Amino acid sequence: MKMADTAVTAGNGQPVPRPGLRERKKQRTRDTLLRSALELFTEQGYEATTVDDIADAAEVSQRTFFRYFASKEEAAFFVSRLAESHFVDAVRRRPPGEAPLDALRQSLVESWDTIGEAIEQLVPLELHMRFYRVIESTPALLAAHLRRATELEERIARVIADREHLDVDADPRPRVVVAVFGAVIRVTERIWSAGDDVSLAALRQLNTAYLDQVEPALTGSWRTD
Amino acid sequence: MKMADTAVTAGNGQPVPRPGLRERKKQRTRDTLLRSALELFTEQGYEATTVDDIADAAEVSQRTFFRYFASKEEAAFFVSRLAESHFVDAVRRRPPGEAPLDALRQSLVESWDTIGEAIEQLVPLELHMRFYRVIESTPALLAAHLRRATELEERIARVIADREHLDVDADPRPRVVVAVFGAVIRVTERIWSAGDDVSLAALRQLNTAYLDQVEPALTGSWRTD
DNA sequence: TGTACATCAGTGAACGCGCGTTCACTGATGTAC
DNA sequence: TGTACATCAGTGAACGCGCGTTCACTGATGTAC
Repeated sequence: MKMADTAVTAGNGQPVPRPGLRERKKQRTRDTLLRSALELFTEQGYEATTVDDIADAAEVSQRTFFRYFASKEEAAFFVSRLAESHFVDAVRRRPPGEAPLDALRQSLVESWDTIGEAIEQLVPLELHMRFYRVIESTPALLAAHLRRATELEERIARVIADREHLDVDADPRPRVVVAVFGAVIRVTERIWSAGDDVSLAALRQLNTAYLDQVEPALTGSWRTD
Repeated sequence: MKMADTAVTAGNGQPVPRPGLRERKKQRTRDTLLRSALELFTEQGYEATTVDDIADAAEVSQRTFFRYFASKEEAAFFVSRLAESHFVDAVRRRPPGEAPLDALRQSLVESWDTIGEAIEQLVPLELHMRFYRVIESTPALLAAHLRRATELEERIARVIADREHLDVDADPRPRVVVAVFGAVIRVTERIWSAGDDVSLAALRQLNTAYLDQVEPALTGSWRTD
């Protein structure tokens, strides 16, 4: 009877929730808040944007902002959170035979393909990419981003340990591969955010190019050209 | 005439400053503030300690605290900053022939030897070690620590690039080795801080053990035992 | 189709808190003669 | 050795600011009959 539904909840591929007028209004309010936040952050900077600014832009009260996001930081990383769970899912789906480092690489390539669409459900992808650079250039956000990355690495290390039937606390290798992989990703994020090409393609290209350099960078002394 | 001097300024091996009654009083005030801060941070936690608490404990005004430290965070990382410059110096001193990854490893081993003493000039080493664990368990501090670590890595990548006569922006390898090295160090910091043995020796031991696992962790698929 | 009641998103205003800043001032240390 | 002045570490009190919280309330959506 009330099945007519356009804005299906994004989610990370879960059961697909219920509709309901009230529910959809909530979604809209949250999306508006999120977009307003990211727009203001990219336009005037994260620090220079107060929670009141965001609420004003979204035409709700500050009180309402805090109903949807526990903190200003949570709003800033809402989209990243979505992207992260896509990546974790991709790692889980890798065939067990694959070498761990390859599994991580493939998961990254794979998940980028689907993440874009998922993000678009929430905010324009282009806005997210621009905000991604704001993260890198804002000390408080960069710090939070790195801490979150560390937490993500711990989750992934456990996934890797599981697929290799290892105890993550007994064998150093799962945490080490994941840390190495993550470190290289972060180097490329930094370089990408400092460059001119804001596109997702540019980031992907840097990612793969730098991952290819892991082995040459670690082996012996470097040939001087 | 006024050369009789006990508390020679710590410094990172620079010219060795002047004495002076006023100057020494300043040193004492700063050291007292620093120790008070670290003691309170380890006892009641970083967030639960206000700048006023620290000033009270050091028996100066809050205003005075801010004359010595630009922020609460700066006080928290004052000792780390010292340790970092020791490490950078050690990297600079490595013989040019050495493979980059080995140079980093050796620098770490070497600098730990001298860092301890340098820290003792400022605060008890044991206090610093205990505080180091507080960093890992306090989200805001861990975040700041990781951001600082990233900045340090950039500095070191440049040192490595220099010794290999490479352009850090043209060749990915300097940043990649340093990022990999740093990532492994951070994994061990985390594990160390979660364990029972607070000693410097325990941290060093973890460091080397995990660095040994980089190659096995990255190569192919892992043998299932 | 209509009425009565329940739920709950959103309001608005006020507040607590701690960081970091500003101001005009005091008094000890240092210096010149 | 003493006097006059300069420097500058430290004071104390007040303030601005933004985050996040609390409170009693309103009105739209949802549901039961």
